[in-house]
Amino acid sequence: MAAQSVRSVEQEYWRHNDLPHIELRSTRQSRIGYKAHLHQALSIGAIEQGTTCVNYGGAERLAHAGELVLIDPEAVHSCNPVDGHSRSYHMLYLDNTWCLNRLSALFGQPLSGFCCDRFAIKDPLLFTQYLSLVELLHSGQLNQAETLLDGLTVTLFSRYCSPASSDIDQREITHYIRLRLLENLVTPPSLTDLAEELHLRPETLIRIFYKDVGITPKAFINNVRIERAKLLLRQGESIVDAAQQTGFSDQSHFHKLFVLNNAATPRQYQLSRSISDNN
DNA sequence: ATTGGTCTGTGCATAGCGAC
DNA sequence: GTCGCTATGCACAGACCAAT
Repeated sequence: MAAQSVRSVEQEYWRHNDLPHIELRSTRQSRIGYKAHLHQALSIGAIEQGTTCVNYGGAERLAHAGELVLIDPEAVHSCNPVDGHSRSYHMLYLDNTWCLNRLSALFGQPLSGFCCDRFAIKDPLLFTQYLSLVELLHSGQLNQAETLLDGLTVTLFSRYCSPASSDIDQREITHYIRLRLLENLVTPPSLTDLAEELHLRPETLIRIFYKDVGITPKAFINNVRIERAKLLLRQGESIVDAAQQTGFSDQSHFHKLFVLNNAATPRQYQLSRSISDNN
């Protein structure tokens, strides 16, 4: 089977200034895989055709056509084709703060975090609602889309989500490393610096971080940089500027990492802006 | 302008082992 | 089970260039 290039994949991102808490990605007939990555948003996927293999929560899971998939915010995961076969899917990314506000209202208490109890959901009614939502977004019927999204998330949140501390199970060391890395994306402290600050060996530091987060500190900082760069691209920054402002001194290297994390080029991601924004 | 290939030096990730 | 030490392979950063 011939390798498929990222640029040849039929896919688009949907965004709109009136619904800033939503980003939708629709991908058709793709055999492109992802490396382990995370999103700050809640990810809700819908497999339209084929099967996808998701590495999530330390296990490999299969998601089949007709199923919805829930991935917690900031949870490390990767989605890859099975035996090189293509799959078509939508991914709905919902802003974490927006989700927390909705969940807080639903549970009647202010929440600082939440987690999803289920990974794959086979519910034909919910799946149909999800596809209707995609249709409404693509056709620009935003009011109806928002109403449908409200209903859909109330069902999903009440059935499949639970309140949780945002720092659940995270040791102080991991928390400290995250803060230090996020303090300065452009010139983050080296592993050696962090290890010295914590009076640990660098390997110990990596082990602790990997155990808690699921990726290494280096992979984590690159993920955050890519997420930040996506924000800048959405705001209309050039690819070169987005790369520089997020700490990538080489635009070529930024491009490669972006493709590995998103299965789309920065250009593809940015161009989708014209489809949806401000029109 | 964008995308992506190659090359080199460096830092990181990982595995294996032993000590506690 | 956790941690420290060592060796080793790999990924990355950065530079440069070519193709589109």
